[in-house]
Amino acid sequence: MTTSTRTRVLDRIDLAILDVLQKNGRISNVNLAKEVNLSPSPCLDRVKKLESEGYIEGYSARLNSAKLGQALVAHVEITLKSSTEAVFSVFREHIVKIPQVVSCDMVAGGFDYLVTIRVADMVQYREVLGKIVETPGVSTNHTYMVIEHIKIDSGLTVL
Amino acid sequence: MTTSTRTRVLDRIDLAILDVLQKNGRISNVNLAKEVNLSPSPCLDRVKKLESEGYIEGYSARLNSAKLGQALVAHVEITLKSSTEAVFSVFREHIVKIPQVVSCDMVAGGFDYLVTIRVADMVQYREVLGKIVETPGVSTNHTYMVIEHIKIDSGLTVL
DNA sequence: TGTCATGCAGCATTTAATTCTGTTTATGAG
DNA sequence: CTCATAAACAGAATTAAATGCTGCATGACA
Repeated sequence: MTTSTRTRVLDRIDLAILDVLQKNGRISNVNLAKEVNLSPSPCLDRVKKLESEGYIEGYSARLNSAKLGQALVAHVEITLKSSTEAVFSVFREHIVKIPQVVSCDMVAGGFDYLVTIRVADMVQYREVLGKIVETPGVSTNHTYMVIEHIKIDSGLTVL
Repeated sequence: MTTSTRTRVLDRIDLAILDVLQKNGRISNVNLAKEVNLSPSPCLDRVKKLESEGYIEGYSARLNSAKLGQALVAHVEITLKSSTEAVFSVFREHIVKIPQVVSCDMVAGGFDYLVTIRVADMVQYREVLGKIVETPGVSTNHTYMVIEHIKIDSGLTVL
């Protein structure tokens, strides 16, 4: 059993807590308690439990990437030279060390990995792409530059 | 000038605050102040300012999607029947209403949109894909199922 | 029906957030 | 070079929240 296994049934109040905290991670416990119709102490107990059980992995400030000079996003499809675990392993180790890599998924289909990167400009894009393609085992790559973000919503539909 | 325009130069302390809050969005102001070597009051002033100026867009709890029964992620490439603004507009309006759509980017290259969806299982995948391909103007689609998440890190490299 | 476990509210204590005041520091004008 | 001004800071005081504790209510189960 891994940590990702659902270990108990969350009730309506737990789900409401998750929903509120997902939308407003910095709400005070007093106000969170009001939102879910509970007094502060059992509310805090539940939050602590959801944290310790791994339903809540942490809290983050959402930063405005454009204002911070990281406006360029690109999706890069990567194909490796062979589909052996050794090659995958090397690729994984290299890719996670590149800070501009936002996400990297192994996929089933016409290529092996879909890598999303966020950079300041084309100069930096070239640098990062260079790092990626120089990774041992990489065969081919194809970039799709993002022209417009229609939706970014990492929130889960919890209710 | 849009809200995404950088309107002032952030100093080292501001960037440090953003970096800390991105990693730990629920840290107390007292501890945040210690992290960035400031006393609580000017630290709080800076955080409020970063929020009101839009550098910080909000705070979120990071939820464990697997434990919450949303373990299946797929990337779907969408091509529209024509590249007119009218068709794009209809597509955008439909896609943002589907809660399982995590992100949707218009891209430059071989197709028009890259849509990422998160669902509980294959049954739900079919439902969501159905909604997407029934959107007026959609011509072709191709799905890449995610086999393994190597990295998910929406964090910006701020320092 | 009695006992136990669970979850809750309310209160008390500790800790943090917030506001206010005075001081330092950087900046620019005379 | 000196004074005026504004910005940013530290520290104290006040307000609010987090946290821990106690007892009550509810439901499960023997």
